[in-house]
Amino acid sequence: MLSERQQQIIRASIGLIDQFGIQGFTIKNLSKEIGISEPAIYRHFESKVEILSTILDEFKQQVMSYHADFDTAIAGGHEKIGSFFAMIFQVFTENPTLVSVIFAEEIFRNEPALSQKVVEIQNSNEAYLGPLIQSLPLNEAVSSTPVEMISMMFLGPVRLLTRKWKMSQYSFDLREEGKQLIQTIIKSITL
Amino acid sequence: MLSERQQQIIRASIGLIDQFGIQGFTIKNLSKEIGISEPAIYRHFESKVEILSTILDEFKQQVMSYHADFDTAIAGGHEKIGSFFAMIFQVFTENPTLVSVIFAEEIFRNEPALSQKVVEIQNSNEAYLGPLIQSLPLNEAVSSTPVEMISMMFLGPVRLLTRKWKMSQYSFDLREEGKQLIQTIIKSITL
Amino acid sequence: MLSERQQQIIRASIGLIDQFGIQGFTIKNLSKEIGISEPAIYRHFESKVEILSTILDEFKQQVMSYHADFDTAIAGGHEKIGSFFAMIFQVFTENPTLVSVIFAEEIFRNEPALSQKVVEIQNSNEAYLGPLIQSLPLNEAVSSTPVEMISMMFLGPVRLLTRKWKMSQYSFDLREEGKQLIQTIIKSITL
Amino acid sequence: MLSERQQQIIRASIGLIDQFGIQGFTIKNLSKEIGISEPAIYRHFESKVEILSTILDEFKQQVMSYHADFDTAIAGGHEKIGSFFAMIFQVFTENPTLVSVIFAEEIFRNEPALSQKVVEIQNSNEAYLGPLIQSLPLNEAVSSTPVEMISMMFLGPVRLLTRKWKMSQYSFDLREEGKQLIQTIIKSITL
DNA sequence: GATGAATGAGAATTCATTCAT
DNA sequence: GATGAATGAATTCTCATTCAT
Repeated sequence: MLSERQQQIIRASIGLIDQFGIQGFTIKNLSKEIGISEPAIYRHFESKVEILSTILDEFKQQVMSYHADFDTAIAGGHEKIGSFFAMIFQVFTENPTLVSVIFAEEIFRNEPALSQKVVEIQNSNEAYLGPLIQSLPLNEAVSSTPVEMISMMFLGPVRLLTRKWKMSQYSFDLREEGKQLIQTIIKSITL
Repeated sequence: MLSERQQQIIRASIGLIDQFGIQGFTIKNLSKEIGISEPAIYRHFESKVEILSTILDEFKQQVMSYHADFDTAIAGGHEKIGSFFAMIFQVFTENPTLVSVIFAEEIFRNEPALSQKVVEIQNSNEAYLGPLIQSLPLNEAVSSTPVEMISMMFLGPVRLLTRKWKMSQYSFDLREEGKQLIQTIIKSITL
Repeated sequence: MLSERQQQIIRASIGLIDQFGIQGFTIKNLSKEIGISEPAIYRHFESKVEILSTILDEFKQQVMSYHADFDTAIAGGHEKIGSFFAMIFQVFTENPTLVSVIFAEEIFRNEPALSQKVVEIQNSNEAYLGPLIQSLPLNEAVSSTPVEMISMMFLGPVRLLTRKWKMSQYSFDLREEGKQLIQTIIKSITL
Repeated sequence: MLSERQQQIIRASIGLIDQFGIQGFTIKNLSKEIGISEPAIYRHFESKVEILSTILDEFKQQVMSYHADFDTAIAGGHEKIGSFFAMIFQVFTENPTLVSVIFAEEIFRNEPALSQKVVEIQNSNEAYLGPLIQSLPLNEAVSSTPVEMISMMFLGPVRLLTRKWKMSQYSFDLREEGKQLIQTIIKSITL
């Protein structure tokens, strides 16, 4: 779907945002990074917003394909939730630059078309996580807690851990620490 | 310490960031908001960075004064941790615009002087939370879990809940839901 | 109403359009002409469109004030129509650069707000000319001709003559030739 | 002379200018309109200026062929002038988009090669019209008026009427109204 | 004939900041 | 304290055109 050059632009854009934030994601920097002129970018994407939009689309598709894989692949609720987050930590480990983009809602604030997509991705994730949580044998601590709140009890710490990993410049194994985190959370809310 | 005008500038800046993000926080918008000319801003702050710096300083001081209050005021570990977060939710409820600023690390990325301060505040919070957690009668689910990870299990969901509250346009009582969240977390990790 | 600088910008803009057409009317050329930087223009006008809009407004006001003057000043229909066009030729002679702008509807095509104003000015002129024509003792050649068509019989040649004058680089006296033109037209349609 | 593709390009160019003005006449828009790539345009015309030049050439040739036709075809001065303008209104009715281009000298201002051609066409028209006028039995109102001025008394209103027709979105029959206009003018200047 | 990729030049506009008053 | 005027640097994007294929 995306041409070689488009992929390169997407990669460079993510890298730029990762390193310098939105403010550093300018067409000038992007073209310099890739080694072409500024107008050349516009041969491949209509606008800066379209680049960001494509980044989100790609991520969304990736997330959804993961969800589909899990639905068919794994059975037991307990292990499923573990695998789900293992997958997430794996994705981040493989694409560390993506983290800055995915967690930086700030980037997408001004363009409704973009913030819309961010919301969609989050909803999709939560919609997937809900049933997984409900299939767990919850203990009395959380038995009367709404599912969305339990979702937050997973997603919140995941986010923080990932951010810490990033800010420490990947000084630890996110998959390892992430696994422990998830196990701890599961243990603390199940019988 | 801060003059009347300086406080007004700080308030307006926070409001601007809250509404339009960093990209909307320009000297022009700021001066328009306050009703003075652009150069007038520079009578009160040396630069835009100094405004942001002052916002963080103010917040830091507020947080620290709260910490100090708690140290002397309340005794029991269990209740202390509840009160601590009650205080946090109270602060957010009273200053809803502050949320956008505090949680948007993006804003402070480019200026080392600023990102440094963000880290300090976070460290301060964690340093405070650590002992509080350790004073809890932790159950076996988390007994061998590092304190920092348990910190994340508190701070992560808190963040998510606050963000949800903001994005829902304050459609629910953050203090109420926050209290339930914290109670649930405490219950799930204590005996 | 307009500041010294604003008037200077208006004058320079008209001059630029006169000399090089719309395509030559760029902020860069304008700022160069005036001797200030490009952003400086924006201290005095919000946008390029606003400059054009102001030009039209100024012209409209001028036209309307002339109309008002005539309504009260002069009596007889025959002389009135002569004086009306004498005034028009006088205005052009005094502001030769204005001609290019006023007759170049092309300039205002893309901005509805501007083309709207052009139409208004034209309507205003025609509305004024109508009664003047009807007060003439028309001969049988035009007695059953709609007023708007007779208006065209005045305005059309006026336009062409003015354009010829401009393109000949003002090589003749527009007021003199214009007077003859109008007299000829009047003679040919009155008893 | 012109290939199929070239004619298509000419037609599309005229259409573009008609709809969006010169500013809308870009190679990008043109190629989009035709459905080929931008560089493909350059297979058929050396440059944008050459396209405009060709448009003018085509029109000039058409005008001249009409002149030639008339010279041989029709005899009487009175009817000849009527037929001449009938032909003009017919051409416009058949090619309404052409009007915008022909009357928009603005388009050709910057390129001397083009503005030269516009002048030539106009001269040609006037050269043709002159003898026609002189063959009329002029009345005393215009008997001492230079021919060029009488030309203007024809061409000026014609232009205005055509423009009105265009702006009214062709809401009336230009040939019909045009005929009346010309008859009125002839009547008012002949015995 | 046609295209995908690219580009130098330039467009309008914004930004943080300065300076004289 | 405040302002009007100004600016260098930068921003996104457009334009006509070229070139290798």
